[in-house]
Amino acid sequence: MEVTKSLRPAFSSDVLIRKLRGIADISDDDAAALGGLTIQEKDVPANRDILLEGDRPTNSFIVLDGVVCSSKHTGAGKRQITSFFVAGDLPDLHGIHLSVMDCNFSSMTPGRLGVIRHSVFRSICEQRPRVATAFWRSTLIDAAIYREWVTNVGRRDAYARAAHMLCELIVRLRFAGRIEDHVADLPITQAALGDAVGLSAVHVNRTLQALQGDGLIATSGTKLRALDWPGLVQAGEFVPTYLHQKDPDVAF
Amino acid sequence: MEVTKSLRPAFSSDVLIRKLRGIADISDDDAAALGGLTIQEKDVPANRDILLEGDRPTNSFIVLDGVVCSSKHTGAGKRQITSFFVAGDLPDLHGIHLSVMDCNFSSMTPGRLGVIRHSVFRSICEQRPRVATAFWRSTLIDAAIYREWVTNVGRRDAYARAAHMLCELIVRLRFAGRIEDHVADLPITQAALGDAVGLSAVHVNRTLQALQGDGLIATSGTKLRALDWPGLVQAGEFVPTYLHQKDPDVAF
DNA sequence: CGCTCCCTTGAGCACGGTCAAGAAGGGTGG
DNA sequence: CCACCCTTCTTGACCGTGCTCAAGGGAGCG
Repeated sequence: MEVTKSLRPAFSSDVLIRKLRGIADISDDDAAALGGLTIQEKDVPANRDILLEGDRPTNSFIVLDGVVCSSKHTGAGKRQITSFFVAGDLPDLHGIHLSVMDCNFSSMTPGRLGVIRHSVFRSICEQRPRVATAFWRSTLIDAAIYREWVTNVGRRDAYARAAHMLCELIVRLRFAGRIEDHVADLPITQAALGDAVGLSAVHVNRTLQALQGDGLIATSGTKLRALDWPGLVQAGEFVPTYLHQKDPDVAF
Repeated sequence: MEVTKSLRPAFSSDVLIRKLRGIADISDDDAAALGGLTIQEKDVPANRDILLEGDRPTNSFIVLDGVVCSSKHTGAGKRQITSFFVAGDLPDLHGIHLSVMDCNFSSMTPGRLGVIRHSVFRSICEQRPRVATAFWRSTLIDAAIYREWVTNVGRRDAYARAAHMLCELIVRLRFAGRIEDHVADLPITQAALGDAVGLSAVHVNRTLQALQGDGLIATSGTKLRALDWPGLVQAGEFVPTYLHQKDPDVAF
């Protein structure tokens, strides 16, 4: 069953255009210009560092396939994942205007990236204000997601926290057109999930079992299925407004 | 001793210009244009809602005085503060491109706001690309702060978490030119501080006492003094890179 | 076949939450 | 000016969520 293959666009610029059309009004003219961008494709294995704190990159990248995360490390050697990025997302778009990276980017799963030079971004932003706005908006949505994560980590217990995270991942993968229904192929370790929700790997394991025990999710290998989507949404208090998608109904 | 008074700029546009000059290159010409903006001043008492989740504002505001926060509420009725904003900050600048508010804004202390219409922002952004970039950069810095907060709340213990938060507040107030040395006048309740760092009010109290006991801070009334700034920075693992100020030395 | 990484489970513990009650401060009205 | 009230701070006691440490099992890979 090569379902995912048929879902994948032929050109990397299509991934970008789909993303922007999900969050802003992009004319066919603008889309054509985006289609002409130079995007250098690059495969990455899982768990590979892409960019490190302190770097001063001259490129940004778009996720074409797989899952990428941004993370920070504390003095005690602990890791906090601050966001996930799926197909279409531009994890370090902020690098255009923030010269020094304040976090790390790494691949969580095997994936494909599209590398775009900052200068390319800057010139299309100058020429096409609508596109510039869409990019700005994209970074604002990232910020909205960070806000939600602060709330998730700060004020929800393990059960709700994990449920919320799964909801977000599933919905974002749906927006990206990478999954049908509520079944996601997420080859992410429980330790990584713990680093994202601020829990230990052991407790993530127990929490996922609790979610399974309540019939909300089912896992088999790396596949995650939301058996009871409304139940999962409720458990995680998940309200997708913060994702600011133009057509939020896609999420359900 | 009216120290704070003499630190305060005469015009609200000066607060904006100072802010932007702290994070971007703003020519005198651009500054002059910013000085001509229509900013309607508005006093707010402490603990007043400014904007609520779901609102669709047509204005943004700049903090001229006092401290403002953004917050979210969970289903369990708990509050998480997702960021603080001090003089010069533009808390809901994202409202320009994100029509629906995904969080609340409220004043933490008595303060003064400057209201600016979205249309005014949009037109200055069109006419002055440098200014547009500075505004974009401002929202990117907000996002960087959110990332740091996720890390703070997710992976640091109460002691380090509180220390980090105090460091950030002090440094940002210094950048804003609102305090000298490391003494801040912060009429913020311990409950509010707890909502920001994801702790209960009781535990914030005990943690602050621990910080005092270790000689890192001293409090008298609403005044907070960092007795041992290097010690506080170390306790909070505070690295101000994520604030992306042009002249980070001001922080020390 | 053996190594490594990840998942799983158990046991004990500690950090921080909750509940409750008293003290202190600040504002308001008589 | 004082009395009162309300909010905030403070402290104690208990408890529970989630962490740590440790060990075994399973799956993938060289």
